[in-house]
Amino acid sequence: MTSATTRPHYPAPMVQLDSVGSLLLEAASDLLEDEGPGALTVRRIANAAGVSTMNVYSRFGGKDGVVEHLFIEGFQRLGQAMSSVVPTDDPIADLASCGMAYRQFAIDHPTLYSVMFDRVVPDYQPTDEAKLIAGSTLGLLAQRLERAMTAGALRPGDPLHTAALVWATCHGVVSLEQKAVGPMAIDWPEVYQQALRMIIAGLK
Amino acid sequence: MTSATTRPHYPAPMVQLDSVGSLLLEAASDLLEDEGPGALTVRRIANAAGVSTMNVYSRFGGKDGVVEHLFIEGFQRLGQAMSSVVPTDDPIADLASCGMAYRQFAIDHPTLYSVMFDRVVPDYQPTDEAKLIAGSTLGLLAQRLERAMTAGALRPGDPLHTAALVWATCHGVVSLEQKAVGPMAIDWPEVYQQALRMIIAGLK
DNA sequence: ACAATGTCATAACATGGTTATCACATCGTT
DNA sequence: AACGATGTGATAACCATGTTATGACATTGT
Repeated sequence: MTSATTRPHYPAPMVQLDSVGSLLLEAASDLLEDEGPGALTVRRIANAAGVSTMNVYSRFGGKDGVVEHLFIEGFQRLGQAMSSVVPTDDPIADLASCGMAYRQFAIDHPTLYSVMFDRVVPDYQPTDEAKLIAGSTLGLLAQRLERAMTAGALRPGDPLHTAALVWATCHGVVSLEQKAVGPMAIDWPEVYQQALRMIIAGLK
Repeated sequence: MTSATTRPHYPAPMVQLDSVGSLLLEAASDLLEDEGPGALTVRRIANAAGVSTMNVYSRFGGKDGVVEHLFIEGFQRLGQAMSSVVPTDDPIADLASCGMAYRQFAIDHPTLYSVMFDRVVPDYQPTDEAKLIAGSTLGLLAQRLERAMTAGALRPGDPLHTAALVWATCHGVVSLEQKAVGPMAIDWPEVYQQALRMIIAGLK
């Protein structure tokens, strides 16, 4: 700490990640996936990584730094999942596939999704930079929509605005499904597909 | 504790609520609204109510009992907000008004909405009964939709299924708006109205 | 080779949920 | 009326967790 007069917060972009840092993140990710957000304690993360507690602070500035990494990583993985849908000659079908990939991600990684979209870690608030990265995922969707618009498959409009609309629809169904409000037997997969169909139809 | 061999959990329906209980709930509600979920600590709630900490345990079985009350109360108030939309001769317009009431509730009570739909209190999981009450709110919406269907304003279909669709759409936009992912200027009110329009159009 | 510096593990500290202890009031019984 | 049982509730202790301080150790530059 030679030049820092102000307290050094956790490095949001994390320029480099040494082996201990990777171990910690992996341990945190495993804990989150296996036992839920409640298991995300500094001591357990450090123990699982086989290092001392202090490493969490020296490398990530505290628990929130680790959570922020998981948050960002989650959005990056979500973006990859949606990007992995290869474009065909049918932009509408591509959009639907994208929506299905979104849902699949949420189902495959429910606790990670919870970190991303629920405020499941107390007092953690994503940094502006983290929000920016999260927003870039929306940008990916917007690009896809813009292509569909220029191709004439969708009615022209603001791509970002439209992307927000599609995203919100997908998130809404997935979120309610995960919360499982009410013991009623609702066929959420069917609701999801129907919502997706309606939104896409409305955008044509 | 004369007849209870098992540990008495917090009484989920809370048959009667004495003055101390009301004071605690009101204090908790105020704390939640004023300072967010992080301020919801047993000591602070008790202090704000002017009673000792133990009252939280004797009356609600612990912090989760208080949270559960807020959770249930939130859904009841949400149900009231949507029920307060008086039916006109235009079921479609009524449905839209209902949707606007939903959003207004989320905007007016963001932290309460967060307790209801985000997992903002660690380790709190709504009881089955609480989920049932939450689900009954969905039932209210379903009734309204059923009326619109029988009136011929909407295409016939399973009301509950349709209600889930509408609810998910509204929740999705509101949720993303509250999370404020990305610093981009998205006109969320416009997104909300558009989503509502599309869903309703798709149900006609 | 030695001192300065940085790193890291241990331990202390603060706060929060929860439980135990104990004083007091209340009520039934004699 | 007096006494004991019961139950209520406030204080304090307990455990876990995030965070910070302390001190030992390794590393590095001279």
